[in-house]
Amino acid sequence: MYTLLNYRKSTQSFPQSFALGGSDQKKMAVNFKIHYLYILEYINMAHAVTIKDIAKELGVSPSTVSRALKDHPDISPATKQQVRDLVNKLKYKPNAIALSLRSQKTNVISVIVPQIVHHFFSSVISGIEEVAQTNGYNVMIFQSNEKYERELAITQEIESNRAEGVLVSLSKTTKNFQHFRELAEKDFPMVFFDRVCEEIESDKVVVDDFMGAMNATEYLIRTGCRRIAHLAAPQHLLIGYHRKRGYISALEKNGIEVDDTLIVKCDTIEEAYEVVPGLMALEQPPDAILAVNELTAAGAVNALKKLNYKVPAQVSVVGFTDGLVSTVTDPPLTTVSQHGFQIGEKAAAMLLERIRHPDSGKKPSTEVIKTELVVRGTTRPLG
Amino acid sequence: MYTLLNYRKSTQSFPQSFALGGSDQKKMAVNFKIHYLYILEYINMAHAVTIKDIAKELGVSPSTVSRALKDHPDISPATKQQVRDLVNKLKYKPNAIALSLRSQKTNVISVIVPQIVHHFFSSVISGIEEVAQTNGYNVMIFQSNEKYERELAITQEIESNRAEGVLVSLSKTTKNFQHFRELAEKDFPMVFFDRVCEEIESDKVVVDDFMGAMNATEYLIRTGCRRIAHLAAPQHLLIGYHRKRGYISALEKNGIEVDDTLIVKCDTIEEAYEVVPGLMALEQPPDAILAVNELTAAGAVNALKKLNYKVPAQVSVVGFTDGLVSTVTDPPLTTVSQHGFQIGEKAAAMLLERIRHPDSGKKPSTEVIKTELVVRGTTRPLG
DNA sequence: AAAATTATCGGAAAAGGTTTCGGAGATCAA
DNA sequence: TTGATCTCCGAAACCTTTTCCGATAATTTT
Repeated sequence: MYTLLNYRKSTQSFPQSFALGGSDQKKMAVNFKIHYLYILEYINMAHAVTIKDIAKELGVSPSTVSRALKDHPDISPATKQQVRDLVNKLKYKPNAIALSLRSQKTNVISVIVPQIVHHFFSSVISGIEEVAQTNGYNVMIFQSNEKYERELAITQEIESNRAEGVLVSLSKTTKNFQHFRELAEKDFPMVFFDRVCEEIESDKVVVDDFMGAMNATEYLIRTGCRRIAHLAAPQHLLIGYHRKRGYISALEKNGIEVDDTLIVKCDTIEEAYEVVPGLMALEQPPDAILAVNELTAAGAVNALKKLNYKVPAQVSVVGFTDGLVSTVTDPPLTTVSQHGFQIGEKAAAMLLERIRHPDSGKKPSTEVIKTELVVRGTTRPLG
Repeated sequence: MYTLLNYRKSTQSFPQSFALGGSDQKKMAVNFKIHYLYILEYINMAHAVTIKDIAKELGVSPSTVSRALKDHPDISPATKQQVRDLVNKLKYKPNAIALSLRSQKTNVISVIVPQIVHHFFSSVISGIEEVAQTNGYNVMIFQSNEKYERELAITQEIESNRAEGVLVSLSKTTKNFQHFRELAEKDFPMVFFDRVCEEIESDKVVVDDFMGAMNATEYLIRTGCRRIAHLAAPQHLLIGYHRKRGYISALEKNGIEVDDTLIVKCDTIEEAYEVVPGLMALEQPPDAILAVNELTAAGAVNALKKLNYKVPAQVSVVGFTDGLVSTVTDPPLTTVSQHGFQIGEKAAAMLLERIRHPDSGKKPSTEVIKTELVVRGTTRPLG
């Protein structure tokens, strides 16, 4: 590639320095043309057309081309037209890299999620992408795969890439937040969503997990359930903590004793298959299960059916995360909807606000997105 | 921000040009110090630390710092250590934008998908991200939202951003392929996956939809089904076309007449709820359904159960796309697994190959990823 | 006719990092 | 003392675009 570009330069000066006499002249000229064309074609592949190419071709300076494209009044209408024509012909596309270096703006925001392959996270990303797109920003996606080391490397990468801001949902294994603290200290625009970091003062968008769990639990109580089990997420994750707190609050508010044997750490479908039979084998088995996510809830339903329990007649089930799964189970799951798309929209909007007004002096705020209990078939009808 | 940076320059030359006499001197010096510190602090926020800052602080040139960081033999160990120490202290991160402009390499590949919020596509993205990451590339995601106009704009954006390659799955509404043809003519590294473009010579990764559908249909036949319905995708999409062809081939191979009333365009869960009752009301209702995706299959199962058909005793169901949904339905769905992650891996690997060897002269190839019939509960056991 | 204005364009600098070329100084042998 | 060699480092080029500051010629005003 490089040699060919050099070659081009020397080839361009040929017309002046080259001369042939006699009968060979015509033949050589023909060879030349073919050769030259071939090289030009080759260059097109390696080297995207720049403003300089346009300028050289038109015999004007790069600055003139730039101004012509910006419709600057200093440029004559004739020149503008020439530039526009050649730009269309050569399909010139402005070099965003050069623009970024010049303007110190990349128009990129980055997103760190644990896994894309989760309906909730892909919904959030979808919401982010939507808002970013309409505001002229591009989105760079990074997966931590729930690994702290990966998350650390990603933050370095994001700084290197000079993204203008970052949206983060924490990995499960992250217990040291120094990498994010450094960003925060530099006033790097940053918004946490869903799995947020409590120790860092920053904008956050969270699901109202407490109210979500409380409402769901109260709904179960109102449908007559009294021994409600909770399949909980790890408690070092805020969402796990808040959901459990909401669950307990609902019980206490309604004068139901909290029974620790009914609260089990269980947040995957496999764990559900293991844990649920144990719960049902208790002396006083539960008559309802509040699961911390959709898959776990679906697993619980299936496990119950395998144990010949009727859902919801004998045992009700409620899950978090309203995704595709909830609609297709039998019976369809009653779930706490988290409005992933909306979370993404909100988080992106907050980030853009920070990017646009870095000196606003506004205190970091935490936006709480209301949950919604979507009642389907795994809970009994009210009264 | 800008004014402050300018201000800094003028402030820096103060020590030489500034002189005060008499009693004012001390007071002014104090004021100055405070002023200066304040500005420096301010700059830290706006301006990321560059190689120049390190150089200035150490009293060496930027090139020395660069070489020290690259462990160049020309730099003394003492200088190297000094540089490393200050780099860690000031948390210098190389400016990827400047590097890209200089090296003409962005280390970015772009992905265009119709929607992220589809298990299949997010799996593919996950596979792409994995391969890209281990090869030092970052991934930029774009959603066409099944809109041609969006897809067109995205290709422009990708060219502007100087991504080194692009992975594409076509939008449903795209019928003009000029934007991709332009890229292909420039030899811009490009790999289509899943929803590929037949008219363009380019690397492709496709699911073996024909064999997938044929194998699934044959499996149904071997379990004793004879009237097999097909819920099909639109036929202008290759996947829809191939799956239907595979389905028909299996029937013909086994001497079963193709009945057009059993082939219905239906590729969403809502349509399944509408279409299935109609099929079952036929004079000769089907004893099996081959659905074009997972959700449609799940919808068919639910619709059948509502009509009091036993699945799979009376009607078998097979779906495409092996996602989360398949595992949680009751009974769990027998599906044709498409190995989304693997498709992503393969497509990304092919793209990187093209990026690394642009002049290999290798003809575009089409990689076919085998499907796999994952037998679960919605089909009867084999003989 | 001289002066001022306008129209149109070019040159250079700047953004940040890498690389190449070469220069300055020290050391050592002839 | 001269020349050669080695160590260490600086200056400048390069990538692309935009903007500021001139520069030239043509036109208008006085």
